[in-house]
Amino acid sequence: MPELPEVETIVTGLKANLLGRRVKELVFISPHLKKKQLPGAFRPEAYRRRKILDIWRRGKMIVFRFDGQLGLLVHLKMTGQLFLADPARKIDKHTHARLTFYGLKKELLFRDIRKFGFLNCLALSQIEEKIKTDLGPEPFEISLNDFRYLLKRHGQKRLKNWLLDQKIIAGIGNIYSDEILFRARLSPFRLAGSLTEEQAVRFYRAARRVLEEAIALKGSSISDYVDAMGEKGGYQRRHRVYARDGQLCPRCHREKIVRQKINGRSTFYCPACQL
DNA sequence: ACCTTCTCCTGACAGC
DNA sequence: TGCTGTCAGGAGAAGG
Repeated sequence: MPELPEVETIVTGLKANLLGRRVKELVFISPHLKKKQLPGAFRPEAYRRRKILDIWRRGKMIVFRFDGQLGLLVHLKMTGQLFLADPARKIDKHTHARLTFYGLKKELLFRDIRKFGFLNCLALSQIEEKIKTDLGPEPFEISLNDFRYLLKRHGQKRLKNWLLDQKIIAGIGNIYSDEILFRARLSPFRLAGSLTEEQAVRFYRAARRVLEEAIALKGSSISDYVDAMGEKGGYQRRHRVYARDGQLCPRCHREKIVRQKINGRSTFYCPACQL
């Protein structure tokens, strides 16, 4: 579900409510979360009385920093949700973890229908190491020059796969890759190394603009996504190609939006104006 | 290095 | 109503 704009929105909400809070208790409700812990993981009890000093996003991951160099790494994958709920809310079978705090009525719930997501209890140093090996630069931090370098370096990859590869650029998923390529007027099948200078600049700017606009509208809610307060986003109303196959291209009006699998992922594009 | 396919898991929806 | 197949925002593994 959540790509960069959705995770960014969640983190903004979490920070507003949780910075400086001290943990009462972290509870794993479902046993599968325990199985996903990495070697060297802390037990949930280690989080008692720890204070949240910072929360941030890296790619599609959420990182919590507690005192004592303790960290928490969360990935929501397809259907994960991390939101503050009233304690009176019933815990359904898809709710897998709960975090409670001193002096806060709401509790933080981790819910995930498909159970692809994880919540890893690690030292902050372990999290930083994992991020360093698993993720490429952030779309908002990379320079145009570095962006161009990465296009050449992975020049044999199709643009669609290039955007989806978290080791090249972190945070972009299936929705935003299609929206970015549409905005940049580039075909998802183009090889990354084949872009002209002008196209590379357009591509770089399109990525930033699409992600910025999506953040401004608090992300896209297709089915499961909600922010930290349990609210839906609004960017799905602005999607120009994603899930719009069969509709006339909103830009050139010459062809219908086509849906085609690339790398096992449905890809939507206009065959007339994305070249 | 890159591609495709399969895999983890649950639920929604289309077609019969 | 109920079956079967397909699809879904992610991403790692395996094989070509």
